[in-house]
Parts: sequence; structure tokens; C-alpha cells
Amino acid sequence: MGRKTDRRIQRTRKALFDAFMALLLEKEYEAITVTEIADQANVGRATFYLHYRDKDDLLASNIEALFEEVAGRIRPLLKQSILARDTIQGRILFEEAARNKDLYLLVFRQGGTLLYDRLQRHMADLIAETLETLIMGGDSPIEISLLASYLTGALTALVKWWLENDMPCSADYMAAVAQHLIRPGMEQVALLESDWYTQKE
Amino acid sequence: MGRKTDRRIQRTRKALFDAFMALLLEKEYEAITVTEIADQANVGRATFYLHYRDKDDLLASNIEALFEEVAGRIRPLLKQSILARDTIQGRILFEEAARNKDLYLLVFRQGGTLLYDRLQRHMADLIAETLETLIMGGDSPIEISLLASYLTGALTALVKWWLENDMPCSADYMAAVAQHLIRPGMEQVALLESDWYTQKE
Amino acid sequence: MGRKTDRRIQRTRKALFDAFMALLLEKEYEAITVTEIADQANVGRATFYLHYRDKDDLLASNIEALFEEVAGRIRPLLKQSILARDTIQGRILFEEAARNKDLYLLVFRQGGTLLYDRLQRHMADLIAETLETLIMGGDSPIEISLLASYLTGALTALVKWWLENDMPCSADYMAAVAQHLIRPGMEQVALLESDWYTQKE
Amino acid sequence: MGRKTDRRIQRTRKALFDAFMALLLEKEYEAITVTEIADQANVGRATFYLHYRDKDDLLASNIEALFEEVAGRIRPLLKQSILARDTIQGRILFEEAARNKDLYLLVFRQGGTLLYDRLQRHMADLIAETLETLIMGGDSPIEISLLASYLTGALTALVKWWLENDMPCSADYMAAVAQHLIRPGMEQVALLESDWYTQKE
DNA sequence: TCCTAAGCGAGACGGTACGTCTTGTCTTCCA
DNA sequence: TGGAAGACAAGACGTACCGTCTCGCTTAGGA
Repeated sequence: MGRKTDRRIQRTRKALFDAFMALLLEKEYEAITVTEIADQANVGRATFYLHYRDKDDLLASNIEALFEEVAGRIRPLLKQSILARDTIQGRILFEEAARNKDLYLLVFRQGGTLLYDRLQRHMADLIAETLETLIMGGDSPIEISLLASYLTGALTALVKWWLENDMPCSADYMAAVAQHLIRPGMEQVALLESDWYTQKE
Repeated sequence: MGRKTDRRIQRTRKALFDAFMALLLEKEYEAITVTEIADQANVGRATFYLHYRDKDDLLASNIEALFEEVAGRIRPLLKQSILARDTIQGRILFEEAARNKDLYLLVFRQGGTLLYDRLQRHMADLIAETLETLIMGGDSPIEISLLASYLTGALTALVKWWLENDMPCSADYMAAVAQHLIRPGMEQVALLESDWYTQKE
Repeated sequence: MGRKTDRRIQRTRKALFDAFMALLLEKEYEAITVTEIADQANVGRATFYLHYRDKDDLLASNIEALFEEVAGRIRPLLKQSILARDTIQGRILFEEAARNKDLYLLVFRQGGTLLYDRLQRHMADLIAETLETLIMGGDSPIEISLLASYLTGALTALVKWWLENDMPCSADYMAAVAQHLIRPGMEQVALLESDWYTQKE
Repeated sequence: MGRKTDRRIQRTRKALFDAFMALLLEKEYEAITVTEIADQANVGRATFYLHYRDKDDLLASNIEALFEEVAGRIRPLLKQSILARDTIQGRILFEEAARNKDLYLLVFRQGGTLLYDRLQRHMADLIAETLETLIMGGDSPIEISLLASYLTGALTALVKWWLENDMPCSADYMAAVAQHLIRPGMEQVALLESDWYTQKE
């Protein structure tokens, strides 16, 4: 097998994934059939099964790369935006969301278990990773994963509200709201002495 | 048609819903078939279609009542627990979750669009309603629905983390964490003068 | 389940078999698809599988009855026609073939293993059965099954030739030919003393 | 293109045919796939299609030669064995069959249309050809092709019975049976005055 | 008390999607 | 340049559900 063959395969796979994403924009995940995907991709149905075991496999095989790409874009923004005093960096987060509105809405809306959960998990991991570098010496008395979950839930809720309401206000405004809602609590918790609450059980 | 007949119908419908909920605890929503539900309920498959158009209809027809019941339990707790200074009332929220762990995990996990979204919406409405009475005169400069979304996202994230990690700490502890993370931000925003951020656009 | 249902099932099965036979008249057995049969029978493809496992099953389930019916018609004729001196009864055999020309040609042509072999076997059994009653006391020195095989092969060869050449001569004529070709040998063998050929090995 | 290339091609074709014959001994014609043939022949599937259009083509292209070889062996035997008074020559026919038992059984059993019909036709032609030289001047009142069909049917029936019953008696015995069953009829018919039966229609 | 309309179980049916298999074509690469 | 490898389109296979339907049985509640 050579390069040309490889390229053909990649082209077919991309066609299938693109077809799937296109269909996801217009109907529910579960309502999409393999036949539709293959048709949309101008590919025989059997060819689909040559590359993927089923719909989930198609998604799973491509979604990681997609998330990795998004994560690559978000990662550098997170550190500053989470705890930055000004809203300039936070804004970039919402701008990113606005730029890929379709993708994020898709994930929020109907990704169901597969997409939504995966996004939450990825985002939580990303945030946890960032938090760890931030708190470093500080020894937060609260489990990082809990804080990360909170941040993820809070941020996605804000983004979701913004996108679902057709972005009724500027990214700057949303960044400011996020700052005011989230930062005080984080400061209080993350900077707290470890004896602020002594017993977990 | 008389009472006895009615009661028979209700019994059949309950059997179907119970069977569905039982199946939901052990497998994914989409993986459950009408045949399974009917079998589990000791009912003919045709009888299922006599009462509901499909799986979604069965869920939709029963879930509202279920949420209403949950809402009835939560509503009184919310007002106090959200902004209360002490953690006593907040604890009740987590205790409620712990008591119906299966149900909530089910909703969080695999409800997918139908269940999860509905819960979020219900909860946001419930919170918005509570917030309105709290802020009343205060004229919050931020849209109530946005605040409600944030609160819903933040709270469900905390509860989800707690349940999914097998409740590694007490409800008291979680209530305290929630207080410290959420209240400072809410206070800052809800009590803010309307000029803290002048332009939305 | 009641009579009406039974009748519906029988109607469906008959439609399927009729469709199959119709298709067999125009194309090869192996070239016929389940989809075609179902379409021709105005029946859903799934319904086909509700009644039969596959094409072979459809044929096998119906062919016995069909053969039994044919056998019922032929049996009474055989005894007299095989060894009768005159050709009157023998004629009836060829007339039967002419009347169901399509069916017999179908079986001869393309029945392949399933149909052709079965017919041969049935016919050989039928003939063996007749021979046994004829020879009765006579104690033929040759195995009945061998004689039956020979008779089957010879008769079907004649019938096949006749049908495939579009019946270029009368049934009477064919019956006479059969008489003259077959009877002398049968007489010689069946009436022979058991010492005409002493050692089998 | 040179001789070496030719030889390579011939080697590939032989490998394919041998593989096919080997597979025919263990499973039904229709159940054999091109993939299996190619695998068995240690040849790429595409290579198969380089030489033959399909399974039937592979068989057809090789079977003629095979039949020609068999015919070459049988032809000299036929003339004497058919009408010979003694059984010595007739025996050779059955011995030939016994020697290639697998091949003949294969043809009888599952050759289906393609193999069986072809054999019958070839054999009938062979016999007709022999008959013509025998009767020559005699002017048989019966069509040669009809006699040939009868002889073919009768002889193959005997051979088939013999092989399928695992040759329960000697070739000599079978030859004798064939003689006694067939010769009297043939003599009566072939030597008959042309007025033995005056009207065909 | 009967009888009549209902809920219901059983299951045939048409339809659609599934994932697998085979066919025949085509393209790329290797020896 | 012949053959190996294998991607691909096409389409049949047998299975699983779906939602509709018709059929009788049972049973409740008004006559």
C-alpha cells in the first residue's frame, strides 16, 4: 500500500465525517442513518463499514482530533482568562464560542451522552490542569476535580445561555459577568486556609 | 366506562412506566426497545401502542409529573438554600440528591437531550422564580435567566460530581463548598449598582 | 389465534410459492432473490422471513405437497403402464407430462440438485413400490432399487427429450417407443431364473 | 510477451481450476466463492478476474477440455459395449466410472444445470454418433437422437446407482445387467420394419 | 343476570435500518 | 508488464424493531 492509496482513504474518511457533521446540524444524532451518511458523502454504504463499525465509531474516531484542536485553541486562553482581573482574555473564550457557534450548539443540544459528556470531561481535565499550575504551592483545601467540575458547569452554562439566546449581548459583557460571578468564589476558596472547614465527613 | 376500567388503564400505564424506569437504570435510553418495555411490564406490545405513540411519548407523558413531584420537594428548599448564610438548608439539597441517587444519575448520565435538558430547564425556571422574589426591588442589572442558568449549571455540576464520585464527602461539606463558591459572586452581582458595567453591546 | 388468521397465513404462503414458481419459469433458481419473490407476491420482504428461512426452505416446504399431488396422479397409471402389453396406459404418462409441460421442463432444466434429485428419488421410489407388487413372488435376481433407477432414468430421458423437442410426435407414439425399448429388457431380467448370472462379485 | 509469460499464465489458470475442482469435491457449486477459489489457488482475487469473468466462465473454459479427455477414453469403448453380445467391453465403461468416482459423483450430484446437462448432452452426442455408424444402412424408424437420449438416461442411471450405492457389485455384474436391460429393446426397435408403428402424429 | 362494549394478548404484516458478505471494477504498487 | 493488494459501488442476505392491523378472549358495568 502506498501514499496515493492512503490519501484516497483519508479523502473517503473525511467525506464521511463531513457528511455526518452536516447531518448533525439538521437532525438528531439517533435519527441519522448510515445510509444517509453514505449518500451524503457520495460513498457506498458498504464503504462506510469498511472504515467504521458504526455511527458511534465514526464519531469517536474523529471527535478526539476535533476536541484536541479546540483544546489547542482554548488552552492558552484559559490560564489567563480564569483568574485574570480584567475581562480582556475572558472575552476570547466567548469569541471562540461565537465563531464556532454551530459546533458548540450541536454539542450542547443533542450530543447526548457521547458528545456532551466527552466535552465536559475534556474541558474539566483542561481546567483541572490549568488550576493545578495556578494553585501550585497554594495547596487548595478542595479537591481540584471538584473545582474543575464547578468551573466547567458554570462556564458551559454561561456559554450555552449566550448561544441559545442568540448572543443578546457582547462577548465583553459575558466575560465580565463570568468574572464577577466566578472569581470571588474561586478566590475565597482557593486562597482559604486549610482549616476553613475542618472535617469532610 | 367506569372507575374500575379507569383503574385498569392506570395500572397498565404505571406498569409500562415502571418497566421503562427499571430498564433505564440498566441500559441506555436508545438501546431500550418497546418490546422490552412491554415484556418487562407483562403487557402485550400492541397494548403499549394503545397508550403511547412511542418511547418518547411514554417518557414525556410521565416525566412532567415526576419533575413536578421533585420540584415540589425542592422548591421550598431553594429560596433559603441559595442565599442563606449558613449551610444547613443547602445541605438539604444534597441530601435530596443522595436519597434519589439513581434517579439523578440516570438523568445526568444518559437522559441525553430529553431528560437532561428538561431537568436543566425546569431547574432554571425554578431558580429564576426564586431569584425574582429575592431580588424583587433590587433591580439586578443582569438578566435573571442568565443568573438562573449559571446557578443551575453550577449546582448540577456540583451534585453530578458528588454522585459520580460516590459521595466521597458529606452533604454538609458539599453545601459549604457550594456556599463559598457561589455566594460571593452572586452577592457581588446581585447587589451591584447598575453602572458597574455600563454597556451591554 | 383463529381460523381467519390461519387462512391469512395460508394465503400469504401460497402467494409466496406462486410467485416463486412464476419466477422459476423465467429465470434460474440461483438468480432469484428473496426481494423479487416478495415483490412478485406483493408481500414485505420481512414477511417472507416470517414464514421461511430462505429460498430453499420455501421450496422444500411446498415441493413435497406438489410431488405428492403429482405422485397421486401418476401412481395408478404406473402399474399398468410399465409392463402392460398395449400402449394405452403408457400414453397417459406422456399426456400428464404434456399437460404440465412447464412444471416438468422446469424440474428437468434447472431444478439443479434440489428439484431434479428429489423428483428422481420420488419417481424411483414410486416405481420401486410398483415393481415390488408386480414381481412379488417372482423373486427378481436383481435389486429392485437398481431396476427402479434404470426405469426412472429411461422414462425421464424419454419425457425430457419429448418436451425439449416440443413434442414432435404424439403421446401414443412415445408410449409405443417406451414399450418397445424398455419392456423386452425388463421381461428378460425380471423373469429370469436366479442362475442367469451366478456371482455378483 | 514471451513463452515464459505464457507459461506463467497457464500455471495461474491451472492453479485456479485445480482449486475449483478441489472445492467442488467438498461443497456445493453455488456455495463456492471467488474469494475461496483465489485463496485456495494462492492467487489474488483480482487475478481471478484477469483470467475469467466469473465462476461459470472458469468452469466452462476448462470443462470442455475435461469432457474431451473423458470422451476420448470412452468413445472407443462405446461402439462395442453398446451392442456387444458379451459383457467384456461393457465392463470397461463401469471401470472407467469407478476409476474417476469422485468426478462422476460430483457431476451427478451437484453439477446442477451446468455440469450435468453438459455431460448428458456430450454423452448423447457421442452415442448418437456411434449409433449412426451402427445402423448405417438399417434406416432406424426411430429418431437417432431419441434413442441416444434413452441410452444416455439409462446408462447414467445405472452408473449413478452403482456409484451412489458404493459399488455394491462388480463392474462385470453391472455390465451384464446393462446388457440384459437395454439390448433386447434396442434390437427390437432398431431392427424393426418401418411399419411397426405407422403414424407418428 | 345477562350482554355489550372496553381493555387486552397474540401475532401477521409492510416497512426500514442494520451489519455482513460477495461480486466485479478500478487503481496503485512491487518484482 | 503481470500479479498482489485492496479500495470501492452495488446490492442481497438474514435479523431486529417499528407502528398498524385484525382477531378473539376476558371482564366490567349498564340493561
